[in-house]
Amino acid sequence: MADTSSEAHEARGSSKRGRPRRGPDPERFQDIVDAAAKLMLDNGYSATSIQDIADAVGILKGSLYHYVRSKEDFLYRIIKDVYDAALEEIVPIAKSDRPALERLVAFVTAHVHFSIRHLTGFTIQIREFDRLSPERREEITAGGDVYVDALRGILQDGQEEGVVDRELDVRFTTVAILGELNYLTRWYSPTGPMAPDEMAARFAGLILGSVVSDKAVKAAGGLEKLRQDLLS
Amino acid sequence: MADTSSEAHEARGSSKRGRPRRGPDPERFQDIVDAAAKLMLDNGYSATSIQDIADAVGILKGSLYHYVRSKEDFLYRIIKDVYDAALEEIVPIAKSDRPALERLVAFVTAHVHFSIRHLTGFTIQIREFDRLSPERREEITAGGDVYVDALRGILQDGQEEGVVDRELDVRFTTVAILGELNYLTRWYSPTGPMAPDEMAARFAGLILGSVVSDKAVKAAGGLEKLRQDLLS
Amino acid sequence: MADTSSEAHEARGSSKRGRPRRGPDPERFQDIVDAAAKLMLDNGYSATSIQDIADAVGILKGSLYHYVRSKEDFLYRIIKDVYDAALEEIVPIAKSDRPALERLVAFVTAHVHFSIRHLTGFTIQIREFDRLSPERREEITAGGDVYVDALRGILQDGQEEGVVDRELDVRFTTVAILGELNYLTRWYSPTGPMAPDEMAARFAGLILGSVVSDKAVKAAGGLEKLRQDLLS
Amino acid sequence: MADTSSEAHEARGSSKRGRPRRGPDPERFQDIVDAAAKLMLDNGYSATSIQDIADAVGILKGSLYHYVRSKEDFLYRIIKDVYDAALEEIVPIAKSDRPALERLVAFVTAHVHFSIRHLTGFTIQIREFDRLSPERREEITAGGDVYVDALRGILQDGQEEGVVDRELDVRFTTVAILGELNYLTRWYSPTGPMAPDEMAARFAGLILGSVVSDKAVKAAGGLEKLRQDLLS
DNA sequence: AATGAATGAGTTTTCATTCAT
DNA sequence: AATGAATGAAAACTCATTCAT
Repeated sequence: MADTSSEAHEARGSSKRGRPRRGPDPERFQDIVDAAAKLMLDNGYSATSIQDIADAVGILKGSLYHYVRSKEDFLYRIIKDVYDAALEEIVPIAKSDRPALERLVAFVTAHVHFSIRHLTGFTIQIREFDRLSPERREEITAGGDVYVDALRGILQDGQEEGVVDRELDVRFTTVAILGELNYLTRWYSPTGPMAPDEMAARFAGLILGSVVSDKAVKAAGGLEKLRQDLLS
Repeated sequence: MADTSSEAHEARGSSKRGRPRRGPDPERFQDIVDAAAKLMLDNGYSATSIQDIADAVGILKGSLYHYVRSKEDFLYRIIKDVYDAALEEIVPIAKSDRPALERLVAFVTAHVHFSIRHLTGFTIQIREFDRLSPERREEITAGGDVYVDALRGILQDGQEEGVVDRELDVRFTTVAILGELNYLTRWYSPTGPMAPDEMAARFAGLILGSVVSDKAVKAAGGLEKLRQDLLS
Repeated sequence: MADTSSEAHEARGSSKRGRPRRGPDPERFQDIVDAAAKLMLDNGYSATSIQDIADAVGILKGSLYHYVRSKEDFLYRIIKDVYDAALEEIVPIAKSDRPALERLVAFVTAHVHFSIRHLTGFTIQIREFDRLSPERREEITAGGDVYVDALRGILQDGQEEGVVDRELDVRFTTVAILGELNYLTRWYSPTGPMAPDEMAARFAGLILGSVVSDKAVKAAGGLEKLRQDLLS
Repeated sequence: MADTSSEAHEARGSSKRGRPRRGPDPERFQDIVDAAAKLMLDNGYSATSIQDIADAVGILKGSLYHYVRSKEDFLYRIIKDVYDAALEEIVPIAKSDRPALERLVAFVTAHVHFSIRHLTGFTIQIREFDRLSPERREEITAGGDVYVDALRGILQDGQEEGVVDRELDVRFTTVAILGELNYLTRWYSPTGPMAPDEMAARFAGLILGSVVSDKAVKAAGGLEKLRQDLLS
């Protein structure tokens, strides 16, 4: 439930009452947030000033406080949006009732595509989450760390199904895999040589190899076969 | 050759002949750098002020300029030291003449141990490298990205030996693996439940599974066997 | 064309169409610049702090950066204004088509009156020009040193007319005369005993004596006569 | 009268008692003062730091306080030396018993040569005198402004002799001439095209023309003749 | 919705000076 | 004579924020 419209000054007559819209124009606000996100992506949150953001959108810095109550609000909005979108897009995939390895591939694929599609916000989320106030951090991760939970669930199910190596430490493997995926934000460039589809498949291939059980490998007739089967 | 002692204020003016013109006490400087590193680890480079550092070592902020010409010098010193140490410790391992998979395991193991032993500096290097000036970034990475080169070399050799899957895109796999390893800086805690040795072995296990060829798996009698063989 | 109104913070970002994006109030800015000039006149540029200026106008030092991007901007503005005004007031006089000695007297008179009327700015220009950045120095003197060129032109014309001593080294004489005039900024006081008109006449008298040819002296019937003729 | 040796820490056993010399080496001190003077010439007193001076002589800034008690001491020493030297070299010339115009030429010539020979110190004296503390300013100019007094005396004598225009305001003319001469410090370069001798003669020629009486001109048979007579 | 002036607390950096060794 | 550590005050500049218009 990406709640993109409810931000921006909860005070002021909201549109609920049907009166002609009051308060900041949400589209304009989104433009400003996008500009802020771009700057924070390039220079980091601390090194991005309110002045920078105002310059980027062509208004005076004082005017930004029509849309926002503090600089942190920008960060919150950026992170919240991307987090909510991820909840919506990725978590359901991990919770389907298909076999674990299929869900693993689907999860990795969705994650990679999501990261690339929301590259700016996703990168900021990963890099600057700690700059949020404790309250907001808490609020966002209220439901637990959903990525971690989702992936861990898949791996556990896989162990029960016998397709994931039972020697694995699931907790550890989960963070290792998520690290591998998230680190994409450090090196990915949209102008790079590899298409998102291929990249997702290659990630899935590596990760499959990392976790599959001997039994699953044999059943498929080798690792290559297993990859072919699952990466269609 | 980590040249950790030659930092700290090139002597000003001419240093006539062999008189002992020592410059700032290197041990004191190292203490200050360590304090700075701790703060930057906790709060990030931008959010760490010269005042914070001065407070941490118990002197006035102006006095820090006895050791350093700018705040960036601290960051440079922290990163340069850890970078040089890594060059010394890790790169040679990648260049030995043992079989590729052994070198892969050795590289991963060394990398994990190094990351943990130099956790503060290594984390800062990864997180704040871009805050360095372009000139210093260039200077540090003058010899190319040595981690990347080292790991890529191992994978390429492995493909030639037939023990690494020939379908792998080596370039991609290299950054994926390094991401997996480097992301440790985001979640590792020395008080966590897993000992460094085990962690290194588990990383190596995951990575082996990601890259081995079917042929190598069969030769070893399955993935589990192969892991056992290589992880002593 | 003294473009005194276009200073003060080029508007940031885009100024969409014809909306009145005014930037800082030019009159307020001028007041601040005047206060800064007064301080720099008394204490010199280097010894005048942003704090001093802020105190003089009764705001906080940080607030000055609403009008200016650096302390040097104040100096630039002061010097640029007086330089432009001089261009407008003095140079045309040197370029009229009257006889050379008349133009010489007119130039000297105009210069003296100008110096006195713009005493603060003119003094700062002379004393602190070198504190400007190379780029700004260059920008201001882009059209050559107009005072020097103007006076040299008069002397050369005078030599051709035969009213200025042909033995004179025009280049040298030009700087000598300008030095004599500019040095006024070192000793002139508005509360002194001599009125600007008299001072201008006396300067002109001295300078005439310095440069006239024997021929011109004889034609006028002596130096005193010549001075009387030209200083009306 | 140039009391160049009595500076540098009046405390400490002076050489008066015949004991092996104690206290700072005066030659070394002079080298340091020279270095300081060069820097202040280039960058101005305020913009020259103790650090700059220390760098220039290759010692640490703290060590300068062996020679000096404050930064102002450097300025004082530079100005005092040049002032004393001027007293010794120039004043006697103005006080000889030769005819006024000869003394005028001699004064101007001596002044120009002096300015050039002591260019650094003389320039600093003119430009930075006001940076000295009131006490030191007073101390230096205790005997009145000797240049002014000397030149004014010459002009007054000339008026009495009838060789200097009686219409002149002597006070004004004195500062005007001194301005003309002193401004040399603003444009003179030792690598310029004109030799000091010629420059002195040309200055004297201009100044003669400025002040001579009609009577003296006629007696000499014209300005040119008069100049030739006096400039040998 | 936005401006433009200002605040107040902060930032990094500079600098003259002191002093134990 | 000189070092090297440190001081303490001030410098220029930044920046998030407020607010009357």
